[in-house]
Amino acid sequence: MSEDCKQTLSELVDRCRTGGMRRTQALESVLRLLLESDHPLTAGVIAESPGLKGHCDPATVYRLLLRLEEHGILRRLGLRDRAAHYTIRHSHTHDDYIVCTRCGSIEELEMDCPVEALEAEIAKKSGFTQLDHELEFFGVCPSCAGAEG
Amino acid sequence: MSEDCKQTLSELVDRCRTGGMRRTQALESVLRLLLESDHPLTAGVIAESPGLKGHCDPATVYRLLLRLEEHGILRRLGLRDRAAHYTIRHSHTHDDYIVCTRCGSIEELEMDCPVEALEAEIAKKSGFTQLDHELEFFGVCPSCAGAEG
DNA sequence: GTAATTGCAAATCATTTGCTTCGTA
DNA sequence: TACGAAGCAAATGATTTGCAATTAC
Repeated sequence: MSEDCKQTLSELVDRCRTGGMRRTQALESVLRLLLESDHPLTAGVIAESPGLKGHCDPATVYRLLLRLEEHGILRRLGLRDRAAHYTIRHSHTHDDYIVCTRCGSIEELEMDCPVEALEAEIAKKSGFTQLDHELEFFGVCPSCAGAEG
Repeated sequence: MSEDCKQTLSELVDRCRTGGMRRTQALESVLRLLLESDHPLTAGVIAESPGLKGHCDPATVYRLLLRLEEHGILRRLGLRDRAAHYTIRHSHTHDDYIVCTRCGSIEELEMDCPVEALEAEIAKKSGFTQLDHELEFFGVCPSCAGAEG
């Protein structure tokens, strides 16, 4: 893990601590895993990862993810999948994704989110508060398109 | 059900028939229900509806929804919920939604989707084909905000 | 020491599947 | 009549929960 990442990890753990959470092995492992991943991960994948598997009960992973989401550390995404996906919530902005409907691969989109600017307007029109949004693209990735024509 | 709705229902059934599906009671009930609803419905809700409950096995509803999605008649949405939501797929455009994170109410947004125009660009950049997308807003609805402050 | 956290097992919830029977084309 | 569709029950997969045993602070 990069120095930069370590830095962020300890910052995240500090935020958890401030929020009243305890510093446990599982907490650090889950956060490290999500920091190192370039796309959202499911609870199942996290629980099966080398860092957690065998050291931590799956139920603990689910509870941890839930708590981290409530504390605003993580963002939960649907991604049209039955299993929820989690990713670190960055304060400044959020990410949008493109998902392959054949192989399920997930890529983060490198673009300014085109919807960010609309939120205030939507909030005003709808009367909703604490607005947030999720934008995902679905399609067939080049590799899958090549494999099947 | 309005005349307009009946019209659309028979059109939809025709499209199903053309696609090789048979005209069954369950098919019509599911389509009618979705046509009359102003927001996406889950398989569970559909199976429990007066028109279907007791007349049709839940497994049939699941299979039917799956088939209808494959035939392009329905669109499946995640809506950050554990259960999948289904809505009629309109040819011309699609809808975006705003969901209350407290009470779960779902409203269709009355606006031109701001992302539609980006799809071609995203396709080009990413190399993905058959692009499609899902945009959802989440927040606290006026009623829930009022109830709790 | 105390409250937060974990492990383990059992319970739920949403969905899928196997297989036989039924009904539409 | 034949093949798609439905019914029923059992299997999956994801997640949640109860409760006693731990552990961080």
